[in-house]
Amino acid sequence: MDARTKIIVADDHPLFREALIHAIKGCVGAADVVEAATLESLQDAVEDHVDADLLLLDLHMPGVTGFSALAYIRNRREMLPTVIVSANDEPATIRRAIQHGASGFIPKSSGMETIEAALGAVIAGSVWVPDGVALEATRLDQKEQSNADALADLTPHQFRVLLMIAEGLMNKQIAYQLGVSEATIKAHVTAILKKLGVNNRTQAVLAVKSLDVEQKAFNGTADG
Amino acid sequence: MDARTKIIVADDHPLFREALIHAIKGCVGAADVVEAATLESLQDAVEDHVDADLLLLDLHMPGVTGFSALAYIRNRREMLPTVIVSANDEPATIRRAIQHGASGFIPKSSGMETIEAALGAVIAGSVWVPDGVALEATRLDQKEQSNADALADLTPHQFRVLLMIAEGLMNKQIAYQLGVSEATIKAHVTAILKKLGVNNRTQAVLAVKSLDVEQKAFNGTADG
DNA sequence: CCGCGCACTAGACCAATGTCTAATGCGTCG
DNA sequence: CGACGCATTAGACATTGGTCTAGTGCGCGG
Repeated sequence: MDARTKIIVADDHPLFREALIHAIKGCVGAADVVEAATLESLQDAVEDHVDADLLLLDLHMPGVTGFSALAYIRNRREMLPTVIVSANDEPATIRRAIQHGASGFIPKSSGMETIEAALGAVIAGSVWVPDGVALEATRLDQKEQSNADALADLTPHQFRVLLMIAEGLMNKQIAYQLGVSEATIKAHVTAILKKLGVNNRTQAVLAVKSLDVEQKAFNGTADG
Repeated sequence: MDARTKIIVADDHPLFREALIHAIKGCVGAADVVEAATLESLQDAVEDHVDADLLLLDLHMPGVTGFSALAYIRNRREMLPTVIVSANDEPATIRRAIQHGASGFIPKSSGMETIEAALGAVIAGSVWVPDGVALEATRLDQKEQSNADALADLTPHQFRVLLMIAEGLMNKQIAYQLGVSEATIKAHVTAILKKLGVNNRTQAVLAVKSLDVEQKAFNGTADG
């Protein structure tokens, strides 16, 4: 039974996915790797591979930013250890990730040995954060916490619809992209609003955004 | 003509306003101080006191979060030096503030001498940031920049309406709070959407949020 | 095997949102 | 002063959003 370690790698950047996979091999040897570059494929991967041992999750994928995906997946696979991978390396962000249930946090600036050490530690069952980050006994903001709980309770379709709403799409566009009727989307929207405890889509967007992380605007000096 | 230094202090926390005013006195001696605790009073203060020499602006006031207020005011009073005051003290946030045209940045954790030094430097015409923060030649994210430009172009009423939209209020509620008819709000909304280059209120909210700053969720250890 | 709950689908209907047209008032420039 | 631009106001109308009701398919416990 005891198959090889199975790891899901969710990151929209192919090169970085490859680097992560390389680190995985260096850490656990042979491993089953499932790659996901979009929210949809991530959802599929999580549903299809219930036996996965680890999830590496980028904080910034197209259509999913911040901790919403983490909250959602944590609720469906409580036992799936998840490591957040992000260009953002602020202690506050790292702490929030752990408080949202992540088992580890790897800044994208990390070297290969660091990444391997982190993966090893998390697979072994412990929580890993970069050196020098203290996991003080802070609590999440109350609204952020309750919004995370509510988001986690959404069904897969509802979650996708909500994220599309949070991109500013109209119901009609969402319906077209998902290949269903607009009436269906409206029904989903109503269910989402009820679960989030809000009255309209704007407030739903605010709930999603409360889980967002300030993105590193990182383009450095204006060319050479 | 040369009246006393006139300073506008915008912060919703009375105690902190008082501390800031104290620092002002210690720095420039007697000064005309105009206090603002809400967005509306801030707008009024800026319009009524065209001769103000300095604006101290909290990053987190009820109804206005992040750099939207800074962008808006910078566009109306290009020559009014503005110092951002915030609990957030991350270098990235400080850099963003300066790139949005702030003349200084004072973390709320600063000591009194630091605050006085900062105010003195800015009044003297230079830019002040906390020790150890390098103002590298970074550029703002393109969308953040263009959204800031668009926000700055709104009229006072339009700006207030937009921020109320960004709180999730319905047109009807906004109309009631501002004491005008709902039709008026709708007209404002249309003008806002046009200026922001978007199609609906949800996208307008996203534009505002692109100027937001991650708020420090700072409640520390769960009581003693 | 059957019934039950739930996710998903959808149409009809009502409420909120957004557009178009237009009137008023105010400051500026000629 | 008078013409013009612009912010503000508002009503009529079109579009989008959200609720209600209801049918279908699927998994789970009796």
